Amino acid sequence: MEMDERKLRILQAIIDDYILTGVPVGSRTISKKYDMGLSSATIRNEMSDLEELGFLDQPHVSAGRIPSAKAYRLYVDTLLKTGKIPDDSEASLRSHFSGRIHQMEDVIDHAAQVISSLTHYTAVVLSPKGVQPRIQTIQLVPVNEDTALVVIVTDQGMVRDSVIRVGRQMDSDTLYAISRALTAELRGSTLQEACEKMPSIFERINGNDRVLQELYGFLSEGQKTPRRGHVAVGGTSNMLAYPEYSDVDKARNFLSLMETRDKLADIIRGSGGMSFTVRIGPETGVPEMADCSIVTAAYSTRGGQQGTIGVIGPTRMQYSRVLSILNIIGHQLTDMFEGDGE
Amino acid sequence: MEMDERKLRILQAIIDDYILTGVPVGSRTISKKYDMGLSSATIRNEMSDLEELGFLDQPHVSAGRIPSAKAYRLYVDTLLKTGKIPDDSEASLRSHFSGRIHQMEDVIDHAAQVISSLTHYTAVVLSPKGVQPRIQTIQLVPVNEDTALVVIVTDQGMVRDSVIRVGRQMDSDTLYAISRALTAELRGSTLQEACEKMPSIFERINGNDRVLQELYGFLSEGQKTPRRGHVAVGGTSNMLAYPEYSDVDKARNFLSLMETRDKLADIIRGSGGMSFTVRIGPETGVPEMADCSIVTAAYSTRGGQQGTIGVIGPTRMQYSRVLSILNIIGHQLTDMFEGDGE
DNA sequence: GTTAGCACTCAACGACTGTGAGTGCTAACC
DNA sequence: GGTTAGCACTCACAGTCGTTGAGTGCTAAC
Repeated sequence: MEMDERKLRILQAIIDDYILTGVPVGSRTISKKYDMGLSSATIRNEMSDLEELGFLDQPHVSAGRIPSAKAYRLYVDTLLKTGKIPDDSEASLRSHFSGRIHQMEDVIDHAAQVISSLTHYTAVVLSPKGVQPRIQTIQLVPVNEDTALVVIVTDQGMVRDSVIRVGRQMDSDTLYAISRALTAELRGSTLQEACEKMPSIFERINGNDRVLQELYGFLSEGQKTPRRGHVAVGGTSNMLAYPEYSDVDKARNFLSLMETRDKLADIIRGSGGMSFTVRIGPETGVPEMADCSIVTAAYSTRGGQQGTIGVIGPTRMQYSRVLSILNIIGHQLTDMFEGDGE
Repeated sequence: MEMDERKLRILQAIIDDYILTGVPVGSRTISKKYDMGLSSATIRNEMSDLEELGFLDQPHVSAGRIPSAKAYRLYVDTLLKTGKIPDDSEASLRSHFSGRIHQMEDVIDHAAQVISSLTHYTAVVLSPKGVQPRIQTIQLVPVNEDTALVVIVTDQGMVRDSVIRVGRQMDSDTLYAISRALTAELRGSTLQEACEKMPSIFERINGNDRVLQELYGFLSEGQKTPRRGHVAVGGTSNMLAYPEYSDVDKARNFLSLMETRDKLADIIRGSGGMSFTVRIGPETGVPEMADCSIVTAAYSTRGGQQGTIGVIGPTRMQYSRVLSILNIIGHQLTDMFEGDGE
């Protein structure tokens, strides 16, 4: 049996209806609501074929059909292939990021909020990860008598900071002198390289050992645990609005997965560097998400590294809308981060 | 009718049992499980009295009794009055915070995780809020050609940072010179005062207007929106484990409340500066939390300001355990933040 | 190839019933 | 007078059973 134009149209109608309502759709519904000029009986025959082809499932014999993962896959693929990611409410979206230059983390948090509130699904935004950042400036800022703040600015505009002990009292000029020296020595190094260079620096600039040791500790720690970057999640409670999650146990599993940021980041990031990814149901590879879909898009920053924005929703997700929103937000983030300052 | 010793003991038993099981408790259960040397009939009479006194409710005539908010209140008050907050697993708790000096936000996030995983309820930790912080150091760190990072260290060890544009190119020495001048001028000022002083500084150190203007913008913004501090939440999904929240609608309301950090912070903070607060059911003042209880404890930092840690759970919360845990963690946080560097 | 008609299936819903946990009351007991 | 055994009563809960209606598959006619 072959897939023909008409079958495709019917399948499309079924998917649309199911996405909208979430209940199995019957032949009469299709013949009435989506005037195809065909009677329910004909639709029925076609639906029977589509089921045989693996595009439709039947929860039980006297219920309508629901689209299978394979059907969604087809649906999404045509959506992606034709590149016709609609520009829905683009205008209304443009304004979401404005105002002053923000810190990356704030922007990411905000983006998760915006996406989740626009889609009514759960949104996840990952900070960029990619090539090893290179040190540009190291600066020690006095905090109180015996502690200082280390601020490391990298070429990706990323900032790491931590408080260290400086042992005996040190005035800000001394700290600045050390900062200058360190910056001169370490500019252009990755964190790892910086760690390796430290011993030789120890020898040259002796005397301030305590500071350097603390700094060494900080560097090697930061290098060992390549902090997974920031993971912002928004709208987790949105998922509970869908009947798919009216089972409290399922909901709890889902939510506790959302709480373990590390795992979540892995799942979302799992999708290579492609600009768009859609994983449907089992394709997610996560048992807890057997009936979820994950849509991700990439954005990039000055340093050429990629971050990820993603939406998690039920398999019957409004793919076209979600793709459109991710597309726009992704571009906006890219504009922001590639543009200039931070 | 008066409350006597025996009634109290029975009430205690009922509360204990209900906290444990979550189902209405009957007279036979009490007479058997908690050997009081009384028959179920006697217990029944006493329970009837306790109901009349307002300590027990009966969901329906042929069900057991459940403790009223008034009962919990009594229970908690005696718990607090006798000061016998048990030191359960203190030893196992001591180790949760260790290692290097951390940034305050990390500690707070961590604390929320620890508390929620120990209690199996939802934990909320608020960063300290109190007297206006006073500026101690201002430092500008070069990021790239035309942007710089402003780092402001306050007397509370708190750090605010933001990226600003510096207009034309500036080398790090110039920036350091400006930093020094600014620090000299503004040390000891609150953010608000700093804003007010800016115009006069404008006049004195002319020429670098772009930097100062940006800085002014940053300061006045930071002062207008006294950023609510950090709010860490842990274990939101824990709540779904309790039958009280098997209703998905209720669960969704609860979760979306947990997501609006501002509101949440207000609710948790609502409880003045007392060292312990227990608000039961309606006492929370939040309709969505009619059948939740909120337990909070305070911790303090060097600057003398208070932060709050809190646990949100069902009214039948294991109060004594929760109080004990909050007590210990609160002390640990205080030790950490009062101790020394950040 | 399309459609009308019909028999059939089966989840969902509501009415009904039996069961058991739990109560309140009364009368006997110490 | 307080305590207890006994008993009638209540009522949520769970299971059973018929009804309903949406939806299907098949067949025969168009």
